[in-house]
Amino acid sequence: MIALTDCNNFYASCERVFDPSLNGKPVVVLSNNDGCVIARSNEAKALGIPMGAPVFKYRRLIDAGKVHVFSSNFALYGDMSRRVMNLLSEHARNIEIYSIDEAFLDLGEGGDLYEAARTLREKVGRCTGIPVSIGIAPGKTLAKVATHIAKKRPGTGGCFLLADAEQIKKEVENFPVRELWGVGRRLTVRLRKMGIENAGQFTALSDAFVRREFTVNGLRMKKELLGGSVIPLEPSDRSKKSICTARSFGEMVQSREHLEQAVSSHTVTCAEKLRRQGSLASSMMVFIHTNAFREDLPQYRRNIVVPFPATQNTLSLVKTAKTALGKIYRSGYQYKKAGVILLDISPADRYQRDLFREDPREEDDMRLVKAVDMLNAKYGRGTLRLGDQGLRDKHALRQRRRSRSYTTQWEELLEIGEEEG
DNA sequence: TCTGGGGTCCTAGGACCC
DNA sequence: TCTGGGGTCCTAGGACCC
Repeated sequence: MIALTDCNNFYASCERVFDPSLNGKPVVVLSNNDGCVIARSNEAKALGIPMGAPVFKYRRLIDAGKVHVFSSNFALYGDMSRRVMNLLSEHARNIEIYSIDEAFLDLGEGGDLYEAARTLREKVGRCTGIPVSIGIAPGKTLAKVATHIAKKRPGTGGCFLLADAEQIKKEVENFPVRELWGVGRRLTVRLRKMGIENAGQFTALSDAFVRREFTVNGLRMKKELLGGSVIPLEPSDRSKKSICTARSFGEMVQSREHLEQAVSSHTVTCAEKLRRQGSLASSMMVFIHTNAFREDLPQYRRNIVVPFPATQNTLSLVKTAKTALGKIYRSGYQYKKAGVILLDISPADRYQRDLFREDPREEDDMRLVKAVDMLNAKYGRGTLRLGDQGLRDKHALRQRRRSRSYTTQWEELLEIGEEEG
């Protein structure tokens, strides 16, 4: 049996852990640059603030509803996630960390699984302050369904066991197809045109039809909805096949120099991630674009992919990225976003060297890069930076309402005054 | 005025191999 | 008029996830 553990309103819940006066009040967390709403407490959802809503469009509602607003604080959320995942791993035979706030657990067969889930939920709540919902079922797709029920249906106590055949059939029949794991906007529309609104109707379609219309993914989904388990648990430590760093600018950017600094910084970040997972990349994509929402302004968007001998060397990667940017940059536009994606990633320990094209500087470069990594690890990210990145972060994010990094910075620890006990 | 960031997988079609 | 069979690799585009 597989359990899916999902943290409730995760980012909003993280903020509440360190300010319990927010309990019972509407809380939202914003995306980078304080642009969109990316997490909402139940109270904020009840006010009618949608997921992904641009803040300025809901300004009135937010002000009127006395909503507590936070800029995103990923240092905090990442660390809280790590704590939750550590606890979960202690109570499962195997765990797949599926996202920052979700994990699939292999619970094995025996015992009272519902009770086990209740105990685990209570423990995570007590040790981390994060409320979670747990759904248990024979496969991942039904575990997702079970978690959905655990979260929405009153009286479940935050846990739901979907095990016997009759019960599975009944729940699947009533489950809206658009809420299924693997069904997005497009599929919802296509299914509706076929008259399919709930998961039961979907499972009634023939295998051949499902395969033809919805590919192997659709077929896997059907089998899992019927109680099978065909989507295996993946190891959580799989290395990434692509590594991306991209940001919107707080204010639009025109100059090539400024874009170069942003692209250089993103490349440095990508290269750090690349080395951390012990990989090499042998191509990269650099992309820039203007603000598509500003229909009154001239639009430009372009990307370029460049191949190169496999490396994890920041210096050569930045050089490549700057050359690539030069090929796609056009003056006269107001740019909103720039990004870098490392591609064709392979393990560093299986690197096949090129007999005829060895870069003599590579070895020296790597010694330097590793020394920089060490110093940045010891004294904090960005302590040592490349000149290419610019002296100051001119493209700094807008983050007006960020909470403190309570768990990852000594200077930002939570202080508890005497009057509060 | 103001609209996020980071990923994975599948398919179709073209180029190429013998 | 009529032109084989079997395969791999790559890419772009589309769809999905959180």
